[in-house]
Amino acid sequence: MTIIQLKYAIAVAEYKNFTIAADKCFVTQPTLSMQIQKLEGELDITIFDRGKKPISLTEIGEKIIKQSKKIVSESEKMQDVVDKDKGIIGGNIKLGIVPTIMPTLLPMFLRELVNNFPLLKVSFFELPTSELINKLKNNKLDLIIAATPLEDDELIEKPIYYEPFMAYLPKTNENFGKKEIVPKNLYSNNLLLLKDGHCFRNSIENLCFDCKEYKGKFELKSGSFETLINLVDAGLGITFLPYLHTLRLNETQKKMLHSFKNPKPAREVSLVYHKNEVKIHIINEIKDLLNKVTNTSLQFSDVNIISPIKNREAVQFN
Amino acid sequence: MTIIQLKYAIAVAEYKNFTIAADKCFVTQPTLSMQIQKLEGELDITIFDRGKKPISLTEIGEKIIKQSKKIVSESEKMQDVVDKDKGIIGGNIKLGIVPTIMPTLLPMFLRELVNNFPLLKVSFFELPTSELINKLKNNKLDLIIAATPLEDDELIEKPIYYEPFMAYLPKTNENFGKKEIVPKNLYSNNLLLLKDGHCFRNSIENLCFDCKEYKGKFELKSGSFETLINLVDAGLGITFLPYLHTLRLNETQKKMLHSFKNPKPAREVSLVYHKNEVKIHIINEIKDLLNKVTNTSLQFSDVNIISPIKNREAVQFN
DNA sequence: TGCATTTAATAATATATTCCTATACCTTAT
DNA sequence: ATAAGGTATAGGAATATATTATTAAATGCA
Repeated sequence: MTIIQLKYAIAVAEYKNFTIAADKCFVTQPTLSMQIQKLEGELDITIFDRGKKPISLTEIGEKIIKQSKKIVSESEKMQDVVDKDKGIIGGNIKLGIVPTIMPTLLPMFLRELVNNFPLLKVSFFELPTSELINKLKNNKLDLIIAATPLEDDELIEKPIYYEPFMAYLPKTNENFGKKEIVPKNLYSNNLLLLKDGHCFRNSIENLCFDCKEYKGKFELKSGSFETLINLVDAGLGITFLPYLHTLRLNETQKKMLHSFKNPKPAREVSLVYHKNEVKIHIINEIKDLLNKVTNTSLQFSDVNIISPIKNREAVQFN
Repeated sequence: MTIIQLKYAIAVAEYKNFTIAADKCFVTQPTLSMQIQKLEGELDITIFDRGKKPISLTEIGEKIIKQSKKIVSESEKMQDVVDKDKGIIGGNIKLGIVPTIMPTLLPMFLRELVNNFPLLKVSFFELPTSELINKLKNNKLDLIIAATPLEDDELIEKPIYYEPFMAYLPKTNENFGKKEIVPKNLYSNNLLLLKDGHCFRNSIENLCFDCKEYKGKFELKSGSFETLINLVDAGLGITFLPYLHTLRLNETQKKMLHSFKNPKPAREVSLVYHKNEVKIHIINEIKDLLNKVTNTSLQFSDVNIISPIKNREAVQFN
């Protein structure tokens, strides 16, 4: 049994196809066939059902692949051990960020990231939470930034800040100009949300979870806050914005912002990585940098954390 | 980087000698030299200081070996995954037992072990706790049975029974015939103990930890309870015996046994294995078998667990 | 059913790696 | 200095791995 054989098997398990897997491993298909046969022979089991197409994993095959992933991820950590010892923060890091966090957070730390770690190459991926989690588990991403908690025991979450929700109301709204708004005040309004799939939409739905009045009044409209703001400006309803997105509104628009009464509804934004802890020393460096950046601008306590997962209750946090 | 290279490096780290390590790996010394050089080259570090003799690990080398052990133990678990799936309880298991537990416990479960798992080959090693722990950590043993707690966070302990201490007193003793003895009653006596290194001696010392009166009265004498009993019979002092050792005394000797008042001082006897959980499914089978065997004969509660480690306090257990 | 297409297994061959034997080189101790 | 103990290096044999070319099996559509 060799580490390479295990990598081959993992690739075949992922693509359910020897030819494609071989390509991804930069070898030819017969190489994979042979090595996987050797592995199966040595363990005296069959990992793949080749009888029908596409190929499927046998019951024991599932377990073998699971253990293979453990071995491979431990073996990949060897380089981390070396890099950490050398003090090198380098190599490639694939960082996924959800669309509602990317545009506001990235400008806050990108320059500092590049300056602090000149040897580090970071690739950014803007994707919805579900896809981020998937890629993180399949080792296609090293690290993600998303609204939490995600309730996934394969993943580790390190909160970096709490971002309150703000209500964006047109002048015609009955609550316009009020301070200390609570969500209930807004029940009778037409709530404009991002389209399905966005975690921020889930959060808002959870915030209004108990209010029957809202049911049926949601209008799914847009993939961007930009559009929602324009719709509100046109008097077609109200919307909620995450705090950071409100900082670049113009003066007129800022007058339409209304903050909630404490405990303010908020989302928890975290750095999330796989519990296999591959590249953990780099992840920790990025975490420290993010904490430094956000601590100076995002000091909120007494918030009500709204889950980004469908149909979850809020959790108080001080 | 291959698993074999890592095994070679682990062997050299263990024996601090390429030639010996090569022997243990069933290859020649140049093979080890070459493969370890390749490993060092690939990681671009040096693992071993070859400048002076005996060879020593570099600082980074220590970390590399630690990670190597993780990778190798994960890779060894692959066979466990297969065996477990096949329902095979087979192969070789190296089981270490401390001298004061071996003679009484082994007869209680050996027959059942052999009958239940005909494919399993068990090798038994009778050694003091410190050596057992060492061998367990170096993968020379799969499993040990010892008095616990051991307070070692690399190890997992699964208690299998609690064995009370009995006082063995000569007829001439002032407490002879009394029921409900407490340790303090025996302070003025000459206490006969197993020689240093036995965990049972440590336990007894911990039991009498707070009694200054005992200080200086310990006489280290023997490697076996047999001798201690004979010395007591000859009127040279008193001794303590673990409950199971009292079962085979003759009728005359049994009259000299005195049990302690509740909570009885007792030792906790556990199955202990490495937290890497190699061969865990076999370990679990043995654990179940041991629990079955001991549950019918060792039902004690309200005991005071005396630590087998020097200078530790007792812990109440109900 | 039959034929084209896709995809895995096999065979033959080339390449690369690993390991061994023999030997040179280095360190330590006397 | 020199012998003893132990590691590194060189060259060649044995293994293992990968490639190309080909065969065999399964799928899907006419």
